[in-house]
Amino acid sequence: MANATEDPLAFRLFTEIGIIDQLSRSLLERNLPDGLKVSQFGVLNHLVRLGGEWSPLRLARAFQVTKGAMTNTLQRLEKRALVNIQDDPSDGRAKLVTITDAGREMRMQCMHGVGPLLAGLSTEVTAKEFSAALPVLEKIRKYLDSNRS
Amino acid sequence: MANATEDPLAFRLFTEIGIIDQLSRSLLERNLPDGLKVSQFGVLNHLVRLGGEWSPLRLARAFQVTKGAMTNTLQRLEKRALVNIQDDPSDGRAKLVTITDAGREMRMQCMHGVGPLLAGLSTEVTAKEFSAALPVLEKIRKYLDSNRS
DNA sequence: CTTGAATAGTTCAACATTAAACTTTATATA
DNA sequence: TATATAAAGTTTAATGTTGAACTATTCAAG
Repeated sequence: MANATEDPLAFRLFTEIGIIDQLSRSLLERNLPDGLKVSQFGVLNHLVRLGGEWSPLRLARAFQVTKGAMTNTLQRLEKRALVNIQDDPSDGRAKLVTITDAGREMRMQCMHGVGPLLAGLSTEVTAKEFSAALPVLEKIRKYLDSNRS
Repeated sequence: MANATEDPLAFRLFTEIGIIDQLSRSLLERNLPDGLKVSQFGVLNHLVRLGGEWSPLRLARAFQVTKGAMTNTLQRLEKRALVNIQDDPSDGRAKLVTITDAGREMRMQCMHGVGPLLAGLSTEVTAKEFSAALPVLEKIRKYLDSNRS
């Protein structure tokens, strides 16, 4: 939206968030290697950062996405051998997802592609400013998450 | 993502933004009357707030979506008689979009549906906090917008 | 045990968005 | 004026997401 100083603060904030999400996703995606999608990179990054075995459902919840969407993402990652999917030995309904060495390597390449973008941004927006915004966003996210009805 | 305090600030911020965008859109959409989509409500709200005649291209740019997406949204709004689309008399290539009385009425209903959500949020997050986050988000949005490459 | 409800995951149709090709009209340059 | 280039809008195919239906498995209550 253009100029909207007469809108409620919350409304303006959601508008900004919507635009930032759209711009950052498309910018990121264009700098990702080999046609990798943001959703796929997200999963790789998640598995590298937090490590261990994750069920598709846990991943879906972590990314606030439906089970079907996560099935799709994981199938594409598995086709590229970037993740490993096996049956959960302790629960016949569940599966366990782990990242492969190729997945780790791909995630590294992604980070290299993203680096310059973050660097450019950090010359414009200071760490102090990020720190001012983050707690508010976390609060909003938690409120929305608990009111998902 | 779950807990990621070891990530760069910018990264965490984009993660929060992505989740907030997803949660707020689906929450909003479920409280919109008659199956209206967020994109459609956005256009109605925009036309009410800023008034006047808008070309599809200007609207597309205001919402950071492609021309094709805006064509789709406007066609659906026009089918419901919520907007009026006419040829621009001063430019044979262009069109002019205005909101109808039915559109204004529909937007009012949307606002009534959204009101309780915003009210609930404002008991959790103060105006002061919103005001702390907004300028940072605007700065980030402007940076991304100017680096759309 | 047996049975009924809940859970994990997949599949499918509907839909919004994107990118690219295309049509039509403006505009600038020669 | 003629021609080439740019711009506004539409259309199309491809894609990712959702929500609902569905299968298979687990868990709990009797």
